[in-house]
Amino acid sequence: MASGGGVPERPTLEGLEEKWSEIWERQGAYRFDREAPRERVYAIDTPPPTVSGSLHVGHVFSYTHTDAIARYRRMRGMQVFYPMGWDDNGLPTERRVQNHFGVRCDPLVPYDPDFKPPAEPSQKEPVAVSRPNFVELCLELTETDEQAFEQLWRRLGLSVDWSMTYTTIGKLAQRISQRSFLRLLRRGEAYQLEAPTVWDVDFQTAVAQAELEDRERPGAMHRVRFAIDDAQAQALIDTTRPELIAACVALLAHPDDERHNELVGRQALTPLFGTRVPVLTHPLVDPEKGTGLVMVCTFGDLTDVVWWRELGLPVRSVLGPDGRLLEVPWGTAGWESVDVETARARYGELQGRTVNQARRRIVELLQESGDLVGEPQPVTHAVKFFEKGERPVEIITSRQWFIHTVEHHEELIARGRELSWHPTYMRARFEDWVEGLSGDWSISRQRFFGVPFPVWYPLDASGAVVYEEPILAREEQLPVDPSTDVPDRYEPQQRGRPGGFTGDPDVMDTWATSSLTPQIAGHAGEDEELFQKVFPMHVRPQAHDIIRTWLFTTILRSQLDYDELPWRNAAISGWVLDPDRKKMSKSKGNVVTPMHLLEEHGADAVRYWAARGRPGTDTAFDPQQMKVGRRLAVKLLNASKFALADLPPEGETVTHPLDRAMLARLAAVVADATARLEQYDYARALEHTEEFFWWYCDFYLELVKGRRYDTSPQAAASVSLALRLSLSAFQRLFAPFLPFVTEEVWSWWQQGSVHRALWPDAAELAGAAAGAERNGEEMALAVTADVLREVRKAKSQARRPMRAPVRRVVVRDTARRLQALELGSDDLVAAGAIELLEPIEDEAFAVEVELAPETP
RNA sequence: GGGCGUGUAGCUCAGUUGGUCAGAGCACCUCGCUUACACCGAGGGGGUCGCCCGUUCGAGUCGGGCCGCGCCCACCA
Repeated sequence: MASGGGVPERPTLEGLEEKWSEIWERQGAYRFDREAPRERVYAIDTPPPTVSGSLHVGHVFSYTHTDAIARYRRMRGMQVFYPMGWDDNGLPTERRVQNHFGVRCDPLVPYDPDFKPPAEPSQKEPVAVSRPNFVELCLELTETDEQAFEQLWRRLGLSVDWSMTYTTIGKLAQRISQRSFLRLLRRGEAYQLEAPTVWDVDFQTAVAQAELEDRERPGAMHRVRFAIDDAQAQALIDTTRPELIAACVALLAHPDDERHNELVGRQALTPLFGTRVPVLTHPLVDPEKGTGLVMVCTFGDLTDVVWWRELGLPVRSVLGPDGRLLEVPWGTAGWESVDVETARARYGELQGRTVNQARRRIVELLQESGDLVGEPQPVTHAVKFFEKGERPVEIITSRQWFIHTVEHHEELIARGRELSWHPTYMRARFEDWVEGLSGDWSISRQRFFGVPFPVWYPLDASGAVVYEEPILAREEQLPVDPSTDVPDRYEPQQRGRPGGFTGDPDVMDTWATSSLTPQIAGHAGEDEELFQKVFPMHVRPQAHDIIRTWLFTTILRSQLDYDELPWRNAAISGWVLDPDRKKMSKSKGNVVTPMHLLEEHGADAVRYWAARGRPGTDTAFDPQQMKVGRRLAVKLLNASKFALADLPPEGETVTHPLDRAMLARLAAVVADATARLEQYDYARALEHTEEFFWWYCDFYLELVKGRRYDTSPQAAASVSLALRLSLSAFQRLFAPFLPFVTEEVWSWWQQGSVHRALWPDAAELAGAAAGAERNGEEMALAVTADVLREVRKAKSQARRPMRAPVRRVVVRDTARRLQALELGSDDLVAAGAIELLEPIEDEAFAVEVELAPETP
């Protein structure tokens, strides 16, 4: 490594980032050596950030934590496998591409090799493009973003091996995703099913349970009258979704609710449409809600699905994938009515309308028919949304691929307990989520920019799709895109023809690929030698909000494919919060971009702020802390300069009591920091190191100044050695947190990179100070510092400079402490400019300071 | 409604097994250009440790109950 060639006259932080990033890159400072044995490998399952615009402060925060861990492990002599992935597939990219280029994907449009996006993108009237053209635009945009991301990470000083990047849309990720899927399918762990599925009507795709969130929305409760047995009696139900009355398949009461005994077992007639539906019971009905009677529709919510399944009810679907009411065949099987013509006419008023439009209209119809009791009552209720969506999700029956999860509950809980969680309480979030899972994982998405299912289906003589006999791709073919690739034994022109084939049109859920990051980064099935070295990995760093998605699905896939944990540790980071304790919002994050922060405060300073954030704990965004970090970096520069510039020759051993005591304390700090880092508690490692470092500068360096500048070699021998030992340790202790400034000061006097140097050894330092406790040397340092503090106080209160001479200092203290003070008195009188030090034995510590008169 | 976490000086936070634990930094005030550092140093003011019970000789520190905040979950009637 290049040597800085001695201590500069005026050390500065300016330019260190450019200088050292460039050198690190040239020297391959962070290159992973795959020849290392497995025992010396430390593998990190780096989170691939979503490439959908820009990184924000939260990324800087959590990636810094991981980098501190990576640097620590490297200094422990490990070969750190630290790749970087870009999560570029999926909806965020699609949405960004649509907005950026003013296009929308239409799978029916043919590919145009000469396509150019519109010069003036219009989001109101997007240009329809083919799926291959759309994918090309996605790849173009993500490539640009990924370069910008890499620049930021390098500027932040992440010690990533940049020769090992991957993208979740790349060929490697596609092969691994498809191969895993095919194997799951063969083992029966993946299956296809036509079933009610949670559906986003804007994106027009199925979404998984994990991608849902509740949002409070205003709504209205409508009390609706159902006639019983052709108007002999009536039933009243409350509903927020009257537009689904045509989809009603039953009314339900709780089995113990005697109020409805008369009705149970009879038939009710839906208002407006006159369809007969049974009145049944189910224990899930809450007698406290509404009238105690509930309308079951196919499907208004997830509970409807439970009732429908458990009671064997028929399906009457009225909602289409676009969120509008479908055309339905009144008068045919399943759509019977006591008055078909009226039903058809009234439904005609709703057909084609969106849910909200239909709801407004049906309320009017119910009012006209007299089936609405009273006025709709406004309510606020939690409604399920796709986390990226803008309208509530619906439940639509469709054909989807699933992966078994429910039947693996117990194995997954057991794996969660094998994993070391940092902090430990995060395990509860995992277990809560697993316990609460109600269905298998739906992995199909009706989208475009994702990993396709490597599956085709034969078409029968009538051209109907034979889903029961999927044609699977061979593993050697992967990755395949069934929309353009042709299965074995078929010709391209047979696509879509009777007796021919068709490709599975769907792509995999983004988590279905992200759940394989250890396999992708480790090249599972492609470079088995590498994979065996790195898998299972050592740590998964990630934030707490995606335990239910990324962490959970990764454990699931590893369990299914390898029957073991994908990693040993989970290091969970918190979020960055606004000063008002809300999650840092996108808009604010864009105002304060990470690059601006780095430019204003410097990478080490920003990293300092991040590293002070406790594992798992949300942390306030605080530029003030970055200023503190910058001060620390400057202090390290200056302290290193003091300790190293023109230092007199060092002795063989550290002999002075205060030097030895300082090293003993340092040894304890090293031991503490090491233990903390072993437990992934980078924050306390930094805090304790920093705390001691400031003490070291304020007291130790001041105390030994006299000896350090002493012209006699004997006087300086001990302190020279102690300064070198301590500075060397400090520089390495701070290296995981402040990589740039530590590399700079290290280069002044050492060979090679500090980031490849071995982590300081507490035992070695303790050895150099052996017996410091027993000999009273540690007490000497404590008492000396106590007295120095009193002397400074006296000078400060007398408004005198710190170098002002002191005529006499009387120290009252116990015999033991006074004895110890004697060991450090030479440094004390020098540092305090004390003429006479007078110890007096006493029970309590007290100091009298008599300053020399001020000389004009 | 359930789970987890959190509530300590104006701000950001330390306080490991209950007894110098009432702290640090920032901010504020005062002083000092001392040969590592003025991107500095020295000193100072400032808190009934969310609230209420309890255990204990003694509780930010343990137990119970409230309240606030955050995240996750829950059957949208």
